[in-house]
Amino acid sequence: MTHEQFAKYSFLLDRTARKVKQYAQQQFKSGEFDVTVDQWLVLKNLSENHLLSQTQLAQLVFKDHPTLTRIIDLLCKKGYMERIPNPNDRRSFQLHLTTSGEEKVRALRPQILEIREKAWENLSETDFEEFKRILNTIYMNLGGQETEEE
Amino acid sequence: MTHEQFAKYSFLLDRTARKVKQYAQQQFKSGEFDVTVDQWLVLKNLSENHLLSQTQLAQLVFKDHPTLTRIIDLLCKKGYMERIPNPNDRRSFQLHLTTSGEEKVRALRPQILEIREKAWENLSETDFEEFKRILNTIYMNLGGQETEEE
DNA sequence: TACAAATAATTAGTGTGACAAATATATGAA
DNA sequence: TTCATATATTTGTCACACTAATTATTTGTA
Repeated sequence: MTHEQFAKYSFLLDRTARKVKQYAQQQFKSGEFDVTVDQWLVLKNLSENHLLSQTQLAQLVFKDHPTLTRIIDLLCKKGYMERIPNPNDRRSFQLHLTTSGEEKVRALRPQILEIREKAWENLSETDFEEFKRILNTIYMNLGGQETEEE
Repeated sequence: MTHEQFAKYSFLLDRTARKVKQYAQQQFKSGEFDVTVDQWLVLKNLSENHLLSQTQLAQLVFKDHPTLTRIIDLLCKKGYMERIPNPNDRRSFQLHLTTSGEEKVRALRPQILEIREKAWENLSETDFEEFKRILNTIYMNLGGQETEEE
């Protein structure tokens, strides 16, 4: 195999990642979910982990701080979450979902799982494991931090 | 496997695609390549296909028209390419590299191939084929168009 | 020929991603 | 205690992605 062909992984990876996001976002829109794909990722993680700081949340969702600050701004504006001052550290906040945010997560979770499955038609569970292994290897080759399996 | 775990492919895919782009961009920057990763993709495709219209180029690189318009604006400003009016259709342009653009492609190509290889450490050629197959299957499951193999 | 529909490219608006710098607060060592 | 250093978050800037709307031109058809 030539190096030229080999280097195409980056193109295919980028193209597929964009397609996955684009497909999900279109479904989110036609379903009037009122959140973007990235906003959903934040809501979902908040529903599973309470009173996180922004730094902790940033590590969970692998977004940098400025990006997360802006996503949180939007979610607060929509009323799905709040920043509560941390009584032990005045630099930081404790993040939590509002009732409206909890309801949103409950309502969307099953619909989003269904949207996500579409990508996996014609692929097996073995493919899934292989895919995860390769993605994680690439991620770590480029300096990513190991993440524990669940 | 639960659906929950299953749906994580979208997260891993997005995370890895971003890491790959970020790693490359950092190398581009420290090497003073004077182009972004996406600008390189456009230059590279132009060097391999002459006198494309923007619509044709957009299909090749899988970018939408507004994004491509702006990337081309930047590359023209840098003097690497030009828009030539199409004599047969006054709506469109024929895109081509300048001499400076041709030189840029020649100079960067080998360096970029080297950067791209870093991601593939600890992975085999079989892994590469599997990876390509899975990415393309996902891409097509979500409505992507078949692309011919080279 | 005339005109509706299609096409090529651009513009505008919003969201996200990366990086650098700024602000505010906390911590640790002299 | 004090001051340098570290940490949490925000702000600013540029680039890219997606949608919708706009402009200019071409094409198909009556």
